[in-house]
Amino acid sequence: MAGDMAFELPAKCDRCVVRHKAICGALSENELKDLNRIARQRRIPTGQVIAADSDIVFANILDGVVKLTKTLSDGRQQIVGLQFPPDFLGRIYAKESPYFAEAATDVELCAFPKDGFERMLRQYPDLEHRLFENTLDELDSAREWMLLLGRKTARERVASLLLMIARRAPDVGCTHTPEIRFSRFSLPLTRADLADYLGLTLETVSRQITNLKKEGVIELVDNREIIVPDVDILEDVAGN
Amino acid sequence: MAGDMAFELPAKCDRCVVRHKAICGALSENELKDLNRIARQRRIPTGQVIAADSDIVFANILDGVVKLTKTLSDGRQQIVGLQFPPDFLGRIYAKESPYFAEAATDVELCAFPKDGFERMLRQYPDLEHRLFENTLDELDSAREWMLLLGRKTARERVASLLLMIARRAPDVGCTHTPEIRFSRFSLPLTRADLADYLGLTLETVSRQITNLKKEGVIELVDNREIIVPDVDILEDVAGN
DNA sequence: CGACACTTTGACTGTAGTCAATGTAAGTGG
DNA sequence: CCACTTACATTGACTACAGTCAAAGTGTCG
Repeated sequence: MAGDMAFELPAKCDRCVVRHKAICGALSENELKDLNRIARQRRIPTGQVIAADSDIVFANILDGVVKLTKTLSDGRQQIVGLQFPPDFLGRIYAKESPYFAEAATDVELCAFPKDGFERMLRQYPDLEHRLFENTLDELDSAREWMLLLGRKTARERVASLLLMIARRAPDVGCTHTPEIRFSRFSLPLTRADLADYLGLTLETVSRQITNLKKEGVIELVDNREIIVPDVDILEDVAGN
Repeated sequence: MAGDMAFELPAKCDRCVVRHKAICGALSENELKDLNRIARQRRIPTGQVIAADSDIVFANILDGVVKLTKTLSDGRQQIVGLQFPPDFLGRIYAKESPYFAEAATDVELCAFPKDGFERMLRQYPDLEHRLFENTLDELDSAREWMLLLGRKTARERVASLLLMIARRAPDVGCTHTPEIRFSRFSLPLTRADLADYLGLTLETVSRQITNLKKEGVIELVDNREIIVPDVDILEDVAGN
């Protein structure tokens, strides 16, 4: 369904930007060659659905941001995961994905067919182990977010999200030196997406961003580009 | 720290109630004997902390319910996971647990020391694989709960939780035949715990339970014992 | 320029939170 | 046996935070 709009190219591991950080890092030269044989590079434009319930896609994210969403029957939506390079995308060992994956920005993937990939998983225990560790980290993040959704105020939520993106998004265009407590980055999400991730409405998100700006906690270059003069202060606002 | 208050007995796999459903089901006779050598049965009374940040505990839950909680510095608390038999407890491959595990009821565990257990994981890939599948399911549940915390009303949250317990708690004293749409079970949680799991206050939980009772969606035998005359109706109320 | 997508701002509303009192049941000790 | 305590739950009155509905603002693209 998504195939006709997406470019497909054979994967080139030797030039891959996430070669050592992605799950591929668990493989030897020969094993990698094996994986490479079934890999295809794909470009997905902003807003396009990557994995509907029917066709599961497994892929490394090379560039861009992917949102995982769940929706109630009346349309209320919640983003349940945000994925950045070099994250692995896809619900393995399941008949159908329990959520939608959608490109939040233009996305570049290194995609694998379901069958071939799951076969390789059983063949190379190190690969499965790496993916297991990934999954454990994702579970920790999800539970961290449950605390935010269940207990934090709108103000704290917005601050927490900005902080999270400042930390995770360096690979998608963020400047952040851990010593100097300053950060500048570009939000990969619209206000509506921020709201869907934070369990708020877009109006509330907008108001909170305006407040943080007025107080000098953040500066806005434009709607997407954000400067955090002092990350410590943002951390205070975020709660924890 | 918890040791002095908890009974410890050698594990008896042949009499184990969760022998085939727990992760042990992935092991052969001989492998199981290996695991058995390092296993100790432990009883934990209601309210006692099982794993603080320092001492990680790995265990199968044999009986009772364990809650995983996260807390903000000012005391706001969120339950980020509820575990029933035969769930596996513990954050493997981590220096310290990112959350507290606490006995929501009296709990019986089959516990393993960290080092010995992680060694066995590397030795028996099937064991790790089983645990991996567990973790994937937990991640799905966590994300399901994110949708609840971010988007559902108080009424829908309470209904969803009752439904979840009706489904998951058969091993801790629930009667539920899938054909007949009737269910009776005992809540393993206080109102305060329900609130901490649902991201609400205990007053709001109490009011919603009262409303559901008044409408005949549920009946209360006592504060803990609940009858659902028609699970379909409860499902409607839960949203989705 | 006008159209469109996204964002901000304003006025008002409503759901769930807060604070406080009351209710209920089990357990203790005189 | 009954007062008393303790823990947990319910109910009520009031409040506040975020949601809703509506309008106006901003920037980009054709």
